[in-house]
Amino acid sequence: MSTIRDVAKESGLSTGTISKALSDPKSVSPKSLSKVQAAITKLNYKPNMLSQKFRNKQSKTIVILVPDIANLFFAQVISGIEHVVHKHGFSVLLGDTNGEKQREQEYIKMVETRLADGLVNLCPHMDQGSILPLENVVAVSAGGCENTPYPSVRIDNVGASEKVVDYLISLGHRRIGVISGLEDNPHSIDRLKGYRNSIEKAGIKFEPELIYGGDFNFWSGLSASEYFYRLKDKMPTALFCMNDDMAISAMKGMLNNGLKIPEDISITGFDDLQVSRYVNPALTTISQPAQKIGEKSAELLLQLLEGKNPNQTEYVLPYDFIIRESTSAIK
Amino acid sequence: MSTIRDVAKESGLSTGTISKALSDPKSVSPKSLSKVQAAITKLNYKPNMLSQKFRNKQSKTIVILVPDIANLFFAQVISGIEHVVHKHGFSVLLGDTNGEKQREQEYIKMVETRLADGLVNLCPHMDQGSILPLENVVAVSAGGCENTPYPSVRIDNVGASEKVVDYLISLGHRRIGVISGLEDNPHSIDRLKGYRNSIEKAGIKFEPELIYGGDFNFWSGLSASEYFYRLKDKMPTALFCMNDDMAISAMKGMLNNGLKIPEDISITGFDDLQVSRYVNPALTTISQPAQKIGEKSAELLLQLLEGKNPNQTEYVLPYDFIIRESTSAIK
DNA sequence: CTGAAAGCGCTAACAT
DNA sequence: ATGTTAGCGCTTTCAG
Repeated sequence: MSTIRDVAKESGLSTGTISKALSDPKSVSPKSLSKVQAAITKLNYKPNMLSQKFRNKQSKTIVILVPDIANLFFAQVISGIEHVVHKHGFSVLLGDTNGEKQREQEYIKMVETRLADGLVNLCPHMDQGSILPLENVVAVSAGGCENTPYPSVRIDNVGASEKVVDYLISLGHRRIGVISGLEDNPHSIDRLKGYRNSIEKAGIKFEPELIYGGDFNFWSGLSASEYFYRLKDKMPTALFCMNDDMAISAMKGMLNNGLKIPEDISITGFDDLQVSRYVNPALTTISQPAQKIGEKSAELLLQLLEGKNPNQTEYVLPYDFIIRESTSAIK
Repeated sequence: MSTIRDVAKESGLSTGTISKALSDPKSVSPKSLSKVQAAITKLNYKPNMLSQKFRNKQSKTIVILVPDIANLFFAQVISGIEHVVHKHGFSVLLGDTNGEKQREQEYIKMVETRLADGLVNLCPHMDQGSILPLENVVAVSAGGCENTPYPSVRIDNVGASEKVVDYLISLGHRRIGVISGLEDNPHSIDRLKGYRNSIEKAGIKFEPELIYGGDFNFWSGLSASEYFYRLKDKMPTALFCMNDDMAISAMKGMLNNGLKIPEDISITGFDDLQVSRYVNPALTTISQPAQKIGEKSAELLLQLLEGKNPNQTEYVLPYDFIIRESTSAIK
């Protein structure tokens, strides 16, 4: 492997000149420049970026902390982040935490140890047990929840949930079940808050038996639908699901039990996965601008990294409420 | 930011000892060790990994080249890779190529410039226009196609496709449409080969009008279904779709046109996304062991990186053919 | 415009 | 067991 010194020797110039030729070509005479070119091609020289980054004290890398990369919503956010940081010459290190606190630690350590300059966190902030914010690590939260104690970009989960339930109520539903995410997950908390706001406004009593504790994964939608189906005459006429995965599988569960959607039960989701408009019936849901959330959070992080003080540190992006075929007025 | 030298000074030891204490604690006396500990905590010392990697000439990082991270299949493969390399102390750099050759180049350059030690490529190998294999960059292909000219792990796309179409034929179908991926995509080519093998065996004539050129995305399933629907009495009785996304949206398209699945038309997919068992009707499809493909390819790469010669360089993993509700015998 | 030389933070001989 | 020192490949003053 040839180094800059080899190129210097080969071209009869000094390492300093080679370095300049590479970083600022017009500060070097054309004649030297072509010599450098020739030497580089001859030796097939590739700069050692590890050395460069070390020397420059900048890794030009960020890490993305993500609970589970094989979740479409997160994957879309990541895609958004990747695209903007890449334009700025940054790379992204993937930090799949698998929900484990320890792995989260390890990835955060990457920025403490200079392997990355900053971090965007897709895991929603937990009140207790959250490590961030941390001195010396610049971080932003993407797609998180209310009251995240460091810069964040997200949608208004409470408001969105409220809107969905309002709509269900406007359709005449009074008995509205919920398929929740994990109980202590901030998204679950925010979205449940929206649900409660809405039914309260309508004078509907909150009934714990209408809340099924899921975990945001497909299978829990299925078991939730079993649970609700067994409620028989006390079965809700509508189901507010805290994400599309659970909504889609809940539909399947109800269908398997011979119910019709939306005739027998209305179902709503949250996220608007690409697939949600193609399922049958197409899902009524909240569309989170996942890609946009990623892009905005990346821009924010980049600003922070440049030492600029962004005028805002909490971006609440607009969402869409998309009414499709899985909801209808009560019979 | 404190350096190893500060720790040395603070503890009254030398940098060499600190270094050893960190990398091989038992080669240092307990007394010194505790001094080192004390100094580290006092100064809140964090080693500069950039320096370490530079010095050690190893980045302990791999890059994953992926056409589109917001595609569930790829996301699952990535998840598999991440988990195994992480266990070995490696990090992963995400290389979302967005299908652009130039970006692919840039990411490959990362290993040439020492930013990464190796690479796993999720973009299937193209005969022409493929840059890999490259001298000096150790790479493995994951989830690719036949005849990839460097180590690879994948399933037998041709055989799997053949199996699906065989099944359709066994159900009495003779007019079997195809929703293909991009024409020059290796997966399209392999899977079409399987289709042709199968119908040929059955003595069915190949009819170009039964092949619709999609692009692996949802919307093309929809437009494909329009195309086939307009064939009227020449409409196929079954549709072999080259991935689940297109199959799911093709189902939606047919449903929208008032057809029943599988009664009026059978539909099959490829990939077995998590969602595919929850759509209605549940999709008959090929299950690629995405996570496993990721894991195996990571292990392979790690071996290569250690200079070991793996006894195999082409792993063809088993797939499952999963018969669900979207297919039935012809009326 | 170009060259010489110092030094980034760490590790690995080598010496003690 | 510990200290000393050279040097990884690059950039950046500072002189010329």
